[in-house]
Amino acid sequence: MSHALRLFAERGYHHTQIADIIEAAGIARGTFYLYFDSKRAIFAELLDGLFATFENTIRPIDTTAGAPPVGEQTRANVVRVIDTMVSNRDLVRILMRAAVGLDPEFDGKVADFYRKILSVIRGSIEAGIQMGLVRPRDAAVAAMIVLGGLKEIAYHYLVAGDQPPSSEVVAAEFLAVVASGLLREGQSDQLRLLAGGAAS
Amino acid sequence: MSHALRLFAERGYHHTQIADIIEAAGIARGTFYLYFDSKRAIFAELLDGLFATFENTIRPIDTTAGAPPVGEQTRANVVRVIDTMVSNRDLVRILMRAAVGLDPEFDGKVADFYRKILSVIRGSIEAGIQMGLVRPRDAAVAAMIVLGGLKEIAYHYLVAGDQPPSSEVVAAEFLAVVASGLLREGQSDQLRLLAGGAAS
Amino acid sequence: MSHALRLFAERGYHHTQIADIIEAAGIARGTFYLYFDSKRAIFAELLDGLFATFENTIRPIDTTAGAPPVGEQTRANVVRVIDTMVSNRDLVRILMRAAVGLDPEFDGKVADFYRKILSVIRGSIEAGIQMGLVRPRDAAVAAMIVLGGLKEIAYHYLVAGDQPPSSEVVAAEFLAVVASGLLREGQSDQLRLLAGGAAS
Amino acid sequence: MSHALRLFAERGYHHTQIADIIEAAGIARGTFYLYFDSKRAIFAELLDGLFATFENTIRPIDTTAGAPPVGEQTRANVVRVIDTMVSNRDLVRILMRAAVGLDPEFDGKVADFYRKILSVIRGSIEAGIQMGLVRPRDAAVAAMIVLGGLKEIAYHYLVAGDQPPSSEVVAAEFLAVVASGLLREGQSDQLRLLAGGAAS
DNA sequence: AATGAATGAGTTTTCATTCAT
DNA sequence: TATGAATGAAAACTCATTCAT
Repeated sequence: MSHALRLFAERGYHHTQIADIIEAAGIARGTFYLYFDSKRAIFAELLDGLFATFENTIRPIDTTAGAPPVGEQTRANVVRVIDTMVSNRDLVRILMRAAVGLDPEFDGKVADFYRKILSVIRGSIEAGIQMGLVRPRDAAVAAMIVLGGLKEIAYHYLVAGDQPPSSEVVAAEFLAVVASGLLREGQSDQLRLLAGGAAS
Repeated sequence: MSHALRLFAERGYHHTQIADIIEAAGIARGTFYLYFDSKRAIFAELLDGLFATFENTIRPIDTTAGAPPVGEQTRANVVRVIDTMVSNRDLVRILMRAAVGLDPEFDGKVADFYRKILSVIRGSIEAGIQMGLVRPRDAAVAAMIVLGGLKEIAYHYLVAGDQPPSSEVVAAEFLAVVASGLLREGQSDQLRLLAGGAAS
Repeated sequence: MSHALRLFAERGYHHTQIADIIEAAGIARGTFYLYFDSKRAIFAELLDGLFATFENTIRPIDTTAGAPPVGEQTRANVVRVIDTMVSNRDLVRILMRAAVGLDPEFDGKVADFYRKILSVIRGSIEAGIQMGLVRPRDAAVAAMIVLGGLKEIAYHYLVAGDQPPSSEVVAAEFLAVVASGLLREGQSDQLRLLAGGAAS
Repeated sequence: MSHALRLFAERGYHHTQIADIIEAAGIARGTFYLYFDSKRAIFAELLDGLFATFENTIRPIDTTAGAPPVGEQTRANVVRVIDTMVSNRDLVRILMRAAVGLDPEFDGKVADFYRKILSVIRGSIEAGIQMGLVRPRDAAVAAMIVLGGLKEIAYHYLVAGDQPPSSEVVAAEFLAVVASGLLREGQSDQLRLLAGGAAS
């Protein structure tokens, strides 16, 4: 029910009442329970839909011969994800706000979802390492930075309501930072310090 | 009340009842309301404490002459933040789970907190750019990636319960990725593709 | 509807839902209401059927000349009643459990049914008294003991699920106790005490 | 709660709402749930009280030397039971109407209660048989007739609302029928027929 | 300062019944 | 004659908050 999606996104799980949903949908109480077992059930169903939407958006990097260049595929992924989020703000709001901290079951579902996405990103990074494109780093941590960076950007521009620059600019900046890092080339002194001055 | 902190962290806001808190604290209902106006109030108080703890942990990079090297300061910041989070899991859980999606007021408080932190990070990056240490990038987006990456790492290792490697390793990996990026040097072809194949 | 009978007997009135009945009968909701006005209505109809079944089972003692001996008629009545109950457990369960305590109207119907039966029994006893076969006792109370005894036996063996001896044994024991009482002959001392020690 | 007892007795379990109980008791909803877990719970508590009341009313026949005569003890039991019932009509109504056919758990509790009472009566009858006071009959069936007769009398005079004669008269009639039976002495022909004409 | 019994507004869920097709 | 999607009144239960002691 799209009305439920909108309401949950706007008000959160607990502040959305069945009464609100059925009023928005223009149906009767009984009708609601004809299609959904409970408030939890409709939210779970909604959530599963959102998970599926995102999982379809992210495609593992294809490294077989003849596939498009890896950089191209990566960029396409990022653009697709950002497009999906931009055109489905409610979806992002539910995933990042309404579905968080509800109870162990929902938290588990959300955690599983992020784990799945992380494993795709990690897989791509590991492939990149093997191909010699990516520096040999801990792929799990790197994947978390990629995912977390994207989530934080989405949160501020789509949920917290900060003024959003264009999607392309954001995507380009994001990729640039992730690809080349923040440090300017030739700053090996600072690098050493970052890596733990005492140790070196 | 430390009992409240623990309970909110364990069960979330809505699943923690006043009854649980007073039972854990061994006080009477009335006594609770003697010290706190409401459930919201104690949670807000708790939250403000958490914000303060973290804000003390992050120190703006000091660029005046005679200050420790910038890389050193940055590393110290990251290590301090990670240490604080590791030794206060409940605090992280509340911030990342219990305090999310409660209602506009709490969401606003949390958003303000992150904005504050973001502005510190952004300020440091901008300083780095001016000093010629950091590549000239959109500092706001870069700051989000830094913050988001850290949050995601905290979420998986401290909230979702994935098995955490040692803090030092995580800190080192985090800094390395953020500093130098993922892409190996000399991969300018891929870089161009990442920046938007069509455009080039 | 035989399915309704079974369900009401198994689960009671309130725990049997229209949904259960139509599912068991393999018909649609609307079809049910085509044949029965309401849940009450089908239950009332069922109940009337049960009353009729039992009323046909009990035949007033025929005292006209040429009729079978009174003892024979009485025994036949008891055997018929027990046989009917044994071969229609659902019917007994509804009468003794599902139809009890529903509301004033149903309670009234059930009470009327038992009053009718009582009046037949009482009539037989009064006839027996007039014929000199039966001791001159309060026929109303005596009839209640006969009916109540039979009901209690039915309750334990057919409703509560206690292990039942054979029908014949039960019938014989029942008739023996009702006919000759519990006290052995010649125990006039105890009889006097039973009748009220103070008075003698 | 005496108000609950009255209401359950008057209207039955399902027609008594929590709203009725709290209104009658002059308390708030929350107060009710402070003392009782649920509607079931208060009814179960009430029921257990009623069971205890009756169990205290019936005393097993004492057959040790020096005890009052058995007939006297029996009569005292019957009088006590009838007195209890007469002075607590609500109690009888709940036991015989409101608590019947609610669900398997309550039905089981009621059945257990009656089984307990039956076993006391059966024990007394068996003792009487051994002492030579009572005819050697199936004590279980005899006990059911005693209990059932009493229940039916109670039902008609206290629940169904038929005009009640005095307690003493009812008690005397009841004991007389149970003690000496209905058949007049010397009606051995009829007795034979009752026992099964075909067989003899 | 501390207590805890009492409160009642607020919400979910159930299920007999209807009626357009 | 049959269907089954839609209805909405009704009722149990929760829990943050109050206030007299």
